[in-house]
Amino acid sequence: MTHDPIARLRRFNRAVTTEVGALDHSFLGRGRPLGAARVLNAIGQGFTEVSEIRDYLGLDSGLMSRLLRSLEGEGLLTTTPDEADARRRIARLTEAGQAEFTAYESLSDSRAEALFSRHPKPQALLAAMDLVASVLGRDRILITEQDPRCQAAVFCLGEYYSELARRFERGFDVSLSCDPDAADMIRPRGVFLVALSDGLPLGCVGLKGSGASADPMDLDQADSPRKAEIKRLWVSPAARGLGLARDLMTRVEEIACDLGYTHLRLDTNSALPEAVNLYRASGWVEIDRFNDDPYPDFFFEKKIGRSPGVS
Amino acid sequence: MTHDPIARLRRFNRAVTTEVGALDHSFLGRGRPLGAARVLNAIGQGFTEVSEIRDYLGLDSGLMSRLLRSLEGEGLLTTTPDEADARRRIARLTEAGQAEFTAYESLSDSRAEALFSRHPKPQALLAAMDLVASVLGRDRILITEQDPRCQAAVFCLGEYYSELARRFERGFDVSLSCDPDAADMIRPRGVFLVALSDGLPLGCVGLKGSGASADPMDLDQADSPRKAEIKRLWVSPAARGLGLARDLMTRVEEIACDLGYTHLRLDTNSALPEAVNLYRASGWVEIDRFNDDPYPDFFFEKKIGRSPGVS
DNA sequence: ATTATTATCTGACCTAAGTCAGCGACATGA
DNA sequence: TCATGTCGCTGACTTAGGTCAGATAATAAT
Repeated sequence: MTHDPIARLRRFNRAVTTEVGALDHSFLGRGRPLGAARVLNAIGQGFTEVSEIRDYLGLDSGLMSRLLRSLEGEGLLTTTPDEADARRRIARLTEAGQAEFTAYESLSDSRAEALFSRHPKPQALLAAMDLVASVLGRDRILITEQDPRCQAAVFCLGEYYSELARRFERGFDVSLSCDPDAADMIRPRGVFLVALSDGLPLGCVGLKGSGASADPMDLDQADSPRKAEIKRLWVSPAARGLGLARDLMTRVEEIACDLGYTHLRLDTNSALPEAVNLYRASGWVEIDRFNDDPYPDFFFEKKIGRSPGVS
Repeated sequence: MTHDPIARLRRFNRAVTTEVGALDHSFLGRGRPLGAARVLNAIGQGFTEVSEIRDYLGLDSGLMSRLLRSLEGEGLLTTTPDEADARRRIARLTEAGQAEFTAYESLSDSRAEALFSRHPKPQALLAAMDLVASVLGRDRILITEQDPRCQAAVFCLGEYYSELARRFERGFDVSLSCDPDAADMIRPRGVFLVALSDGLPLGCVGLKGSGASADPMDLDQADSPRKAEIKRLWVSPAARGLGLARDLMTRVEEIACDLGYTHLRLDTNSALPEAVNLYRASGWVEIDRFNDDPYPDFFFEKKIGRSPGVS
């Protein structure tokens, strides 16, 4: 059934190296060395401080200085001292520079279109690329705090709901479920985490504060356990098996602890066995039903914080 | 359902560029510039003629010469004039060179293992990589003539049979079907084509000569139509939709023509609609059953050659 | 046999990329 | 205010990679 995996990986590397080489060459297509094109691109993306760009591209300060000078000589950008700290310099694209940047962008867009147009199932190709990119880029996945109403969060939640609709025999309708209020998943009451891989959302999890305020100021006077709920744990199919769900849970539990919560609860469904196994494996204990949401059939709790012995 | 495809492609490019960069760096890890390492690698892979290597790596003749000299200076290879054509030079690894080559290989193998080990479904990852590599490497797919008993051919046929077993309701058992004799698919009676992408077999097709000899010498005295059969057209799932089947058919028909055949026939099955559509779209005409093989239920013929009007 | 072609080699040259030490302007904490 | 550190700039240098015009020798074509 299988051919040698190593040979297949080599073939992949070769195909991709050639493509990347062609990509580099297309950068050169506008008569500018790669380094200068990369700097132009970074500034076009929104980087402004010289030291940030240097960091992002991994360039030596001397080299960076020369590249900036050459672009400045072409009239593509201007540099001005930072107002707050006159040692730092701010680089901004001129109109010509902006035009040049968009020229590069449209060049790369048309490459992308050409690639997709030569395949009968662009969706399948994209899914395969997502999978590969997730594995290769595992170490560069960032877990960020986001407003649950922002674009990335809404994207994740949409994917989450449509996955539930596929998995549950009876389907899934958000309006029938307890949809947490966005304000409950924003500090200081809660938090909403999104895992980003080079800007693409790959997973999320929410911490929903209970009705009562969870202001950290209350920490000292806390006699009764402070309760919060974990909601909306989702990982993109492309990124499954990389331990991302565990990372999300670890982070959200840490934040819950910082926010002063001691008791966490969550509801889930036996149609999501990966999630159930993860909860079981990471210290969650099954408890009785604690709400009347029609969808969940599994309920868990976990006590967190520095003194987990207190019941 | 979808996020911006361009953003996803960018993410893929970024992930892959980083990986390729790391790969380049791992090449550099043995204190040798990338160019020299690539030459060493090419020779280790089996390339011997200098001009072939230059072609394969896309190097200038002057640069190539210098790289060879530097590797020779390190004692990693020797060059000798080609016996048949003393202008050409043959490069061969010394023992030290062979050792160095295997060191690079095991370095890249361990990278591969690390990559696969961090994913729970290496098969799915490999399939995704195959798909991406096939699309990116479409232009580098070579259609080669092979002995139908060679490793690549046997691999293709195995995949072909197991695909038939999946597709046919009653399954598929080669021993019940007319399995063509290998000798019938070798020149001058026939041919067997394998499509290779950087060494990985992605598709095949056979031309099976009829019982009577099809020696080109008979061309002039040919009164009766010379018949041959197309067999075993298969394309890897990773490479479907790229027009590879059409390329294979075009090539095999050309070769059939060169071998002096004027009438081609084939049998197929309605469970393989892509194939049936391809035949219909490229000039094949449905005919009556011409054998008693239990599996096919569709039969086609096509007249080829410079004078297709003769019936 | 003469001519054209091909494969490789050599020397001269170029660019991109990167490293390093030191300089000047500025910022900051004691 | 003064020592110390930071940021960006400059000049000098190195390496890798690549181009180009012959030179040389062998081969193929006429």
